[in-house]
Formats: sequence, C-alpha cells, structure tokens
Amino acid sequence: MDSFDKKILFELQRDCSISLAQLSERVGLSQTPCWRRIQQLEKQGVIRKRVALLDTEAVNLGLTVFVHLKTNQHNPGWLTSVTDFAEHAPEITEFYRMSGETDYLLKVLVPDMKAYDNFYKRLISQAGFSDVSSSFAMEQMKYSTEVPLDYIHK
Amino acid sequence: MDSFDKKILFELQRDCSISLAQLSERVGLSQTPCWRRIQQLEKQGVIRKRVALLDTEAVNLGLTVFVHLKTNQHNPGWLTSVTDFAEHAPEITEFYRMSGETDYLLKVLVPDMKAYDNFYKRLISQAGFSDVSSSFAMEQMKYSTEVPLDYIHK
DNA sequence: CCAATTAAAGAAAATTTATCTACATGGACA
DNA sequence: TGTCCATGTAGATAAATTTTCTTTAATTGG
Repeated sequence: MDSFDKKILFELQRDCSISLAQLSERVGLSQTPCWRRIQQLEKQGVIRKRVALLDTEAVNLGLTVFVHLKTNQHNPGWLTSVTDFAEHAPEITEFYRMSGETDYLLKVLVPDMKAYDNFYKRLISQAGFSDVSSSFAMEQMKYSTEVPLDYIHK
Repeated sequence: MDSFDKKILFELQRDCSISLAQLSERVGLSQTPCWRRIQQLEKQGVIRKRVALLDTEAVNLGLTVFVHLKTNQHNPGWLTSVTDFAEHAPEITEFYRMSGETDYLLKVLVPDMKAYDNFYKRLISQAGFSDVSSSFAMEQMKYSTEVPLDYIHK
C-alpha cells in the first residue's frame, strides 16, 4: 500500500466510471501496473464495491432523521428483532450501537414528516424502547462516501 | 420514471460494475433502451456519480464518532469558518444543520481515540462552540448508500 | 375503429475499452 | 554482480460501450 495505491483509491472514491487510460494517467502509472493494483486492492477487499449514488431529492427523499434509541431490554431477542427490522427497512441507511446516552443510532431517509411518522409507528411496533428521540436534519452541509486515506499504515 | 428506471437504479445502487448485458437482462430490457435510460438518468441528475466504496478497517478507520455541536454565535462568520473546516477535513464525511437540541451534527471517521482527540483539538480551535458532545459508535450494524426507491413520485 | 404519428424497443454493426500475456527494462538490495 | 520486484511497452483477444438503423407498440385525431 504505497503512494500509487493511495492515488488509485483517491480517484476511484471520487469517480469509478473513468477509463483505465484516464486513471493511469492521473495516477502516474502505465495501464498494466495500474490495472494489476486495482485487481489486488479488490482481492484484498480494500475496494469493497462500486456503486451508483443517487440524488436523494430526485427520488423524493427530502428528510433525513437521526433516531436515538434507548432500551431497558438487554436480551438477545430484543436485539434480533431490531436488527431484523433495520435490515429490511430501506429507509434505514445507517445503524450503530453507541456508547453513552443513546444505545442505538439510526439514520433514516424519508420524503417528509408524514412518511417519517409512518416509519416511526412501524419502528416502535417492532420492539420496545425506553426512549426514542428523533433529530431532524434541516440542511445537509456535507455528504461524502470518500474516506480519508491519510491514516493508512505504512 | 417507470418500473424499468427503478429496476435500473436498484441494480446500479447495489453494483455499478456489472456490464450492460447483465444489467439489461436483470432489468428485462434489451441493451439499447437500457443504455439510453441510464444516460437519461445521469443527465437528469438522478444518478449523481459512480464511486468505489472502501473497507474502512482496511484503510485504518476503525472509529466512527458522531459529534453534536451547539453554538451561541449565530453570525455568518462563525458558520463560514465551520463550513470551511468541514469542507477540507476528510475525516468529516457527513455534516448536518439540525433542529432541536444540537445545532450541527458531524459524522467523523478516524483510526482510534488518539486520532479523534487530535481531530477534536483542531475542530475546537477552528471556531467557538458552547457545547461539543461526542458519541462513539461501538459497532456498525448497517451502512448502506442504497436509498429506498419506494417513494418515487408517479 | 382505423390510419397517421410518435415514442420506445430491439437487432446488429462499429468503435472503444478492458483484460490478460509475454517480454524487456531498471532500480533495490543482499 | 546477480537476483528479485515492479514497471513499461506492445500486442492479442475478448468484452463492453455507443451508434445506426429497423421494428414494434402506444397514442391521437379524424
């Protein structure tokens, strides 16, 4: 994992639709070693997948909500039902077990308040929570799937 | 935006590295109309971009932190400095202006607590906050860039 | 209900791009 | 110096993208 690999990752994180010719030029390698490195990075699992990112407004998803969950039922069954729900609810794009005040954090994408209310009812009908607090995003100032490459070891 | 478009978006959200042949087969169209629809969706901006997603562990980013910010300085200069910082800090992958208790919410990716502490110092040196509360993710239960297509109008 | 028009789909060819191989070159290092 | 890597060049093949043209299906006006 050297400077060339980092450059490849940097470029592909921004745009993976470019041709090998363009990529290798930007990276400063010829096509063959560039291609070999991509294969390697995919085999190693550093590159997980290649996806298309959609405009959330264009698909009618104007409302982002962060849902802070607390529970008093710390048993396996409870967690399973919540995990299952999150797994199958496409509105939930992120789901974390947290330290501190909130036990679990959800990031939810819906069109509007009405749709969120509907989602909310489905959520609380699925499992018991001692507290559910919803924080609404007024404005998305930044959203990026690019992760920093500055911390890569070596 | 009909059923075919939705299928195309569904597939490309999961994997945009598949060939047009595979995609058109899954969608149930021949290659040409399928290709034309993709072009259209890109021109319309429904498809924003195509990117490679990396394994955060593999690039040494084991710690996800949600940072809740409060301020009492509601002036343009303050916001500009914070926005600038967020823009240029690769550790900040998401940044929202919120309703309710917290004024702004950050999602931050760093290797470990030490790196977060370093980031934290840089953050608070950049602008004044009346409160900064950091929530640490213990476990990522779900992370997806796929957004629900069920709410598309028409 | 039918003919005319339009829009989208399909087929096939042409062009570009990706994939893989073989071999030569040059630097790093014991 | 000789060995080991990784790169570069070249090229062959396969595959994917894009264009062109034809056909089908849907729509509208009379």
